[in-house]
Amino acid sequence: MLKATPEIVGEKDLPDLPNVDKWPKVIMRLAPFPSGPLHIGNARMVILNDYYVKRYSGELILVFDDTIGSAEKVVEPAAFDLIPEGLEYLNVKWHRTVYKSDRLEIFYKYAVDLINRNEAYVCDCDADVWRKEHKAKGKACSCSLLRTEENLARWEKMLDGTYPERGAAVRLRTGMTDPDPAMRDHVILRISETEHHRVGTKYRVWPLLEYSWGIDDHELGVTHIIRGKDLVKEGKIEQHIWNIYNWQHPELIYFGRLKFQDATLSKSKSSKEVREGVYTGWDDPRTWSLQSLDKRGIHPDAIRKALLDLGLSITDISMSMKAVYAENRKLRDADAPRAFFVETPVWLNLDGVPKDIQAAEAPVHPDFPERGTRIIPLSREKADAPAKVGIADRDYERMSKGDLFRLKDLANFILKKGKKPQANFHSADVNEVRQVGGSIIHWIPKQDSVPVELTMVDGEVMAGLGEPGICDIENGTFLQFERVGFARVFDKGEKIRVAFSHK
RNA sequence: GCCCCGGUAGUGUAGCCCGGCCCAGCAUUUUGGCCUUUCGAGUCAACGACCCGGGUUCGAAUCCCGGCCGGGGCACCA
Repeated sequence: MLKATPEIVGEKDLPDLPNVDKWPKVIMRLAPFPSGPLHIGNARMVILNDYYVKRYSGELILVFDDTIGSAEKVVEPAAFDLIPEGLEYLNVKWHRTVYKSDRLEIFYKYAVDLINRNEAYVCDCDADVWRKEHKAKGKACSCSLLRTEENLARWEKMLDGTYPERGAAVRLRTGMTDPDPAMRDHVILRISETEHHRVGTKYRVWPLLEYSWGIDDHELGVTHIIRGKDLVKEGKIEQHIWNIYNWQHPELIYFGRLKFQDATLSKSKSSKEVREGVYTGWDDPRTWSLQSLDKRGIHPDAIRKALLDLGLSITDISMSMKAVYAENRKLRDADAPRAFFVETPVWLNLDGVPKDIQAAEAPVHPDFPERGTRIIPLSREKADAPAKVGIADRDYERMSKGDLFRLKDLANFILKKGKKPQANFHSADVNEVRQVGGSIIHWIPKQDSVPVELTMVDGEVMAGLGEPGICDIENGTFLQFERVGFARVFDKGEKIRVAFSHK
């Protein structure tokens, strides 16, 4: 795994956190729903929270928001390992880990208290009826008139199984006359008999997100909450709860939705494709998971920088992965050794190559000659046979018969487009090609080149050949295939397998 | 139907709260030059924006009103 260097990401012009002085210490939390690994879209929430915690030397709590969910929102057990793995990759430091599913007793305790305070009631109305007849019209249902003892009795029936699923739910009295229908006596606890991956069937009453956080943000001592604006209604309900108990309000900060023009983020789709084996795993580039970005050699600081550059605005954002790639190039280009890779080679017989040109000597990195050179041998099948090299079919088709071109770091040739692709030696000096503006293209020798599989961002695997020297490259190396793009080696078996990163 | 929020160049962002230093800064993208034995890096340059209409004011991207456009919420999901 790549190591992040926090020093690189300097103080960005992000605003100060509000009311920091009103709290003894900044405490923030990360609350992913464990439905899969974190992806680039989730990374914004993570990085923003981590950034501020570090800026104020605060504390960060990782809270797995693993309540029972719904048919559509299902917990993926692997996420409990994949999420921390992603956080480590991003160099996020968290100080403790909490599972919502360990805290049901707390939510029950407050539920009883809220009922006793007449701030909540148990409603047994049909959900659809309630929505149409009560929520939409702003008219309270008869359950809301129940006496406390009655509500407590109903609450017990929720716990003991008398009520079936959807048979009853606890509603918070946020007010039926609120002009915003979304705010009218929202359900805060409901029954679910779905088996939970951690606590099994121990509980049948589960809290909803807004309620569990209304309690837990206080119980965990959270001071600042930075989250997506899809949760503003939930924030209002939390505030309602904080007011009931007269708790100091944590500061709520919302940011807008983030979309990528060039990446489709769908955890449920990824989940399905991974399960069915369509994707190679949770590090398949199409998942856009942090694991997949790591595999492609994206430096965590490139993600950090690009995401922090978005600021903290509540406006929706449509950005491009190009921003991440640009940062990555800055961070990693200097360390990326160069190599030749040709995808679907057109084999060229080289005619008239002088005896003294037996190999090309190319720099490992053009900006750092001190790093030495790569030798690319021009070996032949037989001593008197012509040398044979492969060039990209794109290059071959782009050039015309008679064109002067250069096989990079080797020599200049004139292209012959006969029955068999051929090129005749012209000269050795690069200036000959420069003067006429000829192409300088990459190539691989027929002999000794190494099979390479390059996995593209869309999952397509391109089979090709790499220059002989790459068999010595270490697994994990982030390199640049000249004129193709940056990529990272992730497997060295019979073939060298490489994940494409970006141009 | 009801409620909330937002709208600065292709993209993102700074400025907006506390009007003048903004004929709007920065990054990225794109284009062109230079450089370079890569379509990478470097370097120089260019293109490119305050949603619209009123109002307040000596002066508005910044304040007020209206409109338009966009996003979100109204789940016994998170």
